[in-house]
Amino acid sequence: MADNKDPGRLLAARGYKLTRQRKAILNVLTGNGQHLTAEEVHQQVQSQCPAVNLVTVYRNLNLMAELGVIGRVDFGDGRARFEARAEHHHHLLCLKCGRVVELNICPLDYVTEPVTEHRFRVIGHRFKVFGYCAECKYLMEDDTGGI
Amino acid sequence: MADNKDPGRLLAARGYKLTRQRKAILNVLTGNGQHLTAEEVHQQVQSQCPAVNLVTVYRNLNLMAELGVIGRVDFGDGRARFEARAEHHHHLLCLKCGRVVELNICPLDYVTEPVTEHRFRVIGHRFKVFGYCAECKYLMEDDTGGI
DNA sequence: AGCCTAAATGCAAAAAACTTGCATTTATAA
DNA sequence: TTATAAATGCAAGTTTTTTGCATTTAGGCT
Repeated sequence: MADNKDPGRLLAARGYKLTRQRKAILNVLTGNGQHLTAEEVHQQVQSQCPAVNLVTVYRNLNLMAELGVIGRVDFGDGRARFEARAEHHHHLLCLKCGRVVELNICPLDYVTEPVTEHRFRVIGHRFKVFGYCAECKYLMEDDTGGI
Repeated sequence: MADNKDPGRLLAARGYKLTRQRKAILNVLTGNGQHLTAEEVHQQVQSQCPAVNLVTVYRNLNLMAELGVIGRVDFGDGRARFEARAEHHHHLLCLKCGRVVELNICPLDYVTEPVTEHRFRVIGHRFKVFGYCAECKYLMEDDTGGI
């Protein structure tokens, strides 16, 4: 469970203290949820580590995201979400049930030419697709869908 | 200058009033800037229409974006940006000088298979690339760049 | 095992971006 | 010109995230 790539180890290896709070936050992210807001992490952390402050949750999520120990995602709803998986990947979101699917393909690979044409040095990119998952689209079959 | 696709006409055609404030906001977006925050629109509007309230700017930007008369963009910095161009497109951003280039290709076209494999009904998507533009990357030649 | 110190936490308060309620003003159409 | 629904302005409220500062604590050292 605590292999060499365990986020906790990664933190410790960089000289950060492995506090009760940090362990609990990492447990929540790796164990349970997939893409949680700071608020959600805070709530879920409470059950295993009673009185952790929301500010501490924010500070640690930010720290770990900067260190690349966890991933930060923006679903465009005005709050940041965090996930255990830190490697580069993209998301497919269901607008109805909130389901999130991780995409393993990367669109940048297919559009490098049009991008390099502008002589940019590419540092990063974001891609997300939203729609209705198999189940939700079934339940909404008569709906035309818009956009 | 005021053709049939003029945003003002589009508003009027839908029964919205063409107020002094709305005209000024549209002028700012179509004329001057490319991708402005509400705050920036507000500032620029002041020069041609003295005391427009920031709230009015927000309300109108939201309205027009919903009507599809202007476009709303999210560059991931925690504030919405607005642009005159409403048709679907993507962006290339310079992390140093803030330059924005409009991309005319759409990556979704190249990754439909991996996406439909998950049996989603796709409604929309977002793609943005960030890096350093030709000028900025030249100025930073000795910098390795990170990420 | 106990101590030391920098690092981490908690609390309260602030910042930033955006929204809402309500009274007043105004664009449009009769 | 007037009536009226829509739009605006103002003040106050939300929501999410950050900051300052006093207190606590993890982890190294003895």
